[in-house]
Amino acid sequence: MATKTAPDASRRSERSRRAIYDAALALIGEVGYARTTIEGIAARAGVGKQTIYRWWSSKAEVLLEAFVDLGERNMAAAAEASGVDPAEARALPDTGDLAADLKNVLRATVDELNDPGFEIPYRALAAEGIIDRDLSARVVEQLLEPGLQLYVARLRAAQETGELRADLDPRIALELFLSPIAQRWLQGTGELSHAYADTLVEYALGGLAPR
Amino acid sequence: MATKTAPDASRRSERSRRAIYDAALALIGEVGYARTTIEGIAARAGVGKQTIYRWWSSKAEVLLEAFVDLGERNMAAAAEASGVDPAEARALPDTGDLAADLKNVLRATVDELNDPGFEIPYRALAAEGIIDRDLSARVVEQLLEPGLQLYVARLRAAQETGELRADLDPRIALELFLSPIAQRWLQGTGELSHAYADTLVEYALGGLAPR
Amino acid sequence: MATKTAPDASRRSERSRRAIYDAALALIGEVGYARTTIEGIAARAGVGKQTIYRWWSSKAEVLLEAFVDLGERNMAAAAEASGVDPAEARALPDTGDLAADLKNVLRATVDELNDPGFEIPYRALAAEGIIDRDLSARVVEQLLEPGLQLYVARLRAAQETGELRADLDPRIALELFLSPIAQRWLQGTGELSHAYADTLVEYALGGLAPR
Amino acid sequence: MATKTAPDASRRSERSRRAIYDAALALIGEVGYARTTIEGIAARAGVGKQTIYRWWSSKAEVLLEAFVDLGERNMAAAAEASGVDPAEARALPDTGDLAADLKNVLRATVDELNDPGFEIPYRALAAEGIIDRDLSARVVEQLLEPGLQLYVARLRAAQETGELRADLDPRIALELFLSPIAQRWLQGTGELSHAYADTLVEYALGGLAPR
DNA sequence: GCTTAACCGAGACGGTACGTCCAGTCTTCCA
DNA sequence: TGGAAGACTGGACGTACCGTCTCGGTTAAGC
Repeated sequence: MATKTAPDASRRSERSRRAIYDAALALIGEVGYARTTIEGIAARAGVGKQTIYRWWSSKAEVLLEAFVDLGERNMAAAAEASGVDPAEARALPDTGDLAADLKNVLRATVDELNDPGFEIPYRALAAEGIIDRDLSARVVEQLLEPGLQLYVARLRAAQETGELRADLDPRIALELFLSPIAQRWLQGTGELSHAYADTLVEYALGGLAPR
Repeated sequence: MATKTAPDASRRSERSRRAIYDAALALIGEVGYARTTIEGIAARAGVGKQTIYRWWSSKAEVLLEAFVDLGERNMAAAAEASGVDPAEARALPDTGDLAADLKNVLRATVDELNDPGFEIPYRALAAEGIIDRDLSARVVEQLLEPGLQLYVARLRAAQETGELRADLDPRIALELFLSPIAQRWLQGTGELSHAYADTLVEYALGGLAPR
Repeated sequence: MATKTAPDASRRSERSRRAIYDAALALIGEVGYARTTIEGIAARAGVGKQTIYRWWSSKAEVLLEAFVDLGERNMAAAAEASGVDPAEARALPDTGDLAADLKNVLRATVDELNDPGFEIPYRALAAEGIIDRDLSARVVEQLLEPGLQLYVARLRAAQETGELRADLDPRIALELFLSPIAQRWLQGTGELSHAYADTLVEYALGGLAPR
Repeated sequence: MATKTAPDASRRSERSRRAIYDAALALIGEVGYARTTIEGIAARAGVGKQTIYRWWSSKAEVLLEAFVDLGERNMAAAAEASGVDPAEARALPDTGDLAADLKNVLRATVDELNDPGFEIPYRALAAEGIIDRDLSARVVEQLLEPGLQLYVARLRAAQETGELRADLDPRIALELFLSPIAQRWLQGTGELSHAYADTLVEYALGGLAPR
């Protein structure tokens, strides 16, 4: 039962990998995901098509890895610039005022989602993930989950200080203000503004029923 | 300088339209959206390719219309069976207990989303809509908006009875419990159960902060 | 047992066929048979690859047909120019002197075989035919056989006038002087000159044994 | 400015060479020449591709050498078995009856050409040789010429005994009966039987013209 | 009632990209 | 340093669809 003999990763060309990531992101930005082709990426990267097929199984996988790689490089660069420990740098602020902290972070998220450079590849990934469950799982795990964990940590801290009901499931709680933003961004069902983010935090923390 | 002389809709073949809808939905169910082709739909429907290109501009448009058509027929059938006025049949229940009513409807929504027959084409449409803003707008308008209006109406009623804070924007308020469900379904970030729906209603109505 | 539904020859594009023949012959002349590709022919002819695959099953088939077509056009042109009935124009001369007539024709054959324009595609066809028996049969039938029949006719006439032994099988007899020429041309085992052609005729007619 | 530094033949691996010959002949027999690849030969021989490229410049060269090697081994084995001096063992029989001797040898040749094991690689070589003049020269020189010399010798002997016209060029004379056989085999223009061989000898020796 | 314009099924066409296969080169590690 | 292994660039393969374009045939309006 020979499984096509997997390639030897230790001999992989780093130079080609980089070139493929760069070409993929560039092309997606220029012509969009649907019109970006494996052939085009290979040509732009100065690489044989087989080199792509050898290491990735689909266009979406290339994009995912390129995206993860980009994130890692950005993060490393940011950490270097600020001189702060990367792990800590990512943590959500904790000023003791949960509402203010959440609004701050959500406003930044909204800004990021509205950034065109970020938008095209991320949308493509999201679209592909909706149909390809495997890919979706990897996107969630590698791109989303780390961010969600930061929210969970902040919410738990708030539960300990009594700012938040102690019996809440933080995973579900954070969906009240995060999912609406994701939804609007994905489906374009409404504008994404700072005011909207603020409103969500208020509605979610205060509840919809009168007190 | 004639603009391509639009086809004469009055002479359109109803039989072909039906066959194309049926073929499209069947193929998408059988092989998935990506592997469904215009050519395949035409062959399956016993129709010339040009007949599709004449009336629709993309695969996604065909699917959208097929889907809308399917919904209309289902609804008509349901109305016929129940003997109730269709307009009224769709309205959300109003027992005076908002929480209970919302839970009821959300549970039904969760069940529908978990129905495999519904899932594949709807996912395809959602995925395509993420990239194609025009399509997305039509999906929202034709498939989603009518449902959302029912929620808005119910929430407004609750504001009048004092069950809900009067200063709320109902469009945003309903996102607190609807978006998390949409999100989980689209991205597979968590299970979709009745219990989850109930929890969302409780968190949203009661708020996350302690009273 | 549906056999892929053969294409409808009546709707075939004459313009494409011509362009493909021309491109094929041009490319083979320019870069040789081995480096001529279907893709290259299609590009040069301004034709989709599928149009080639639809009507021919291999590069060799294209070449064969292009070659036959070329022959037919040449012949038609020659007939037109000379104003003679084409059927007659091709017949071998019959001056009553068999040896002289054969030498004349063989010398012309030798000249033709030494013509570079003719050589490359014909060699390619011969080479392919050696391995592909089907192709070989078609080459023999469409390109060689008509010519051989002319020899057979001339030899039969000679048998009737007593210039040739009456008990000979003309098909075998003509091989004595034609095959050596073919052989030398194919395998390059010796020069192809008028003198050589003359010698063959003399040896074959007179026999190798002393009288 | 070193010219690519030719490999040091003295350090060449005999084991690899053998394995490559065996693999090449086996593959050509199994899948035919066109579908035999350098990569396939290397894999089958358990050899690196570079080892083939180092010592041969083309697939045809490998086959030619493998074929020559096979012939040499067969001949050595035959000589060993018969216990006769190899040089003599190959000479054409000379019973004093030229026609009978030639018929004998040609019949054996016909049988050999009809042997399927011999046919496939030899045909491949012939086909390649038609296009590749260099290869053709080597095939003629290494595989054909030795055999032809034996005929030349026999014909010269016949000239001395008066069985053959003294003024003949034996190289051309032998083509009268050998080329038709080669031709029929290569192009499949007719059957290759003992009777055909006999007829050729008779026609060639007696001549086509009546006495 | 007879033309005539349009839709229709069918499918050939010029193209683009697919995913695979090999050529021939280059690099690494082993004996 | 020859050889086994195999990753690399490059390019052709044969296939699948794209969206456009004829080609008869059928069908419904308008004369």
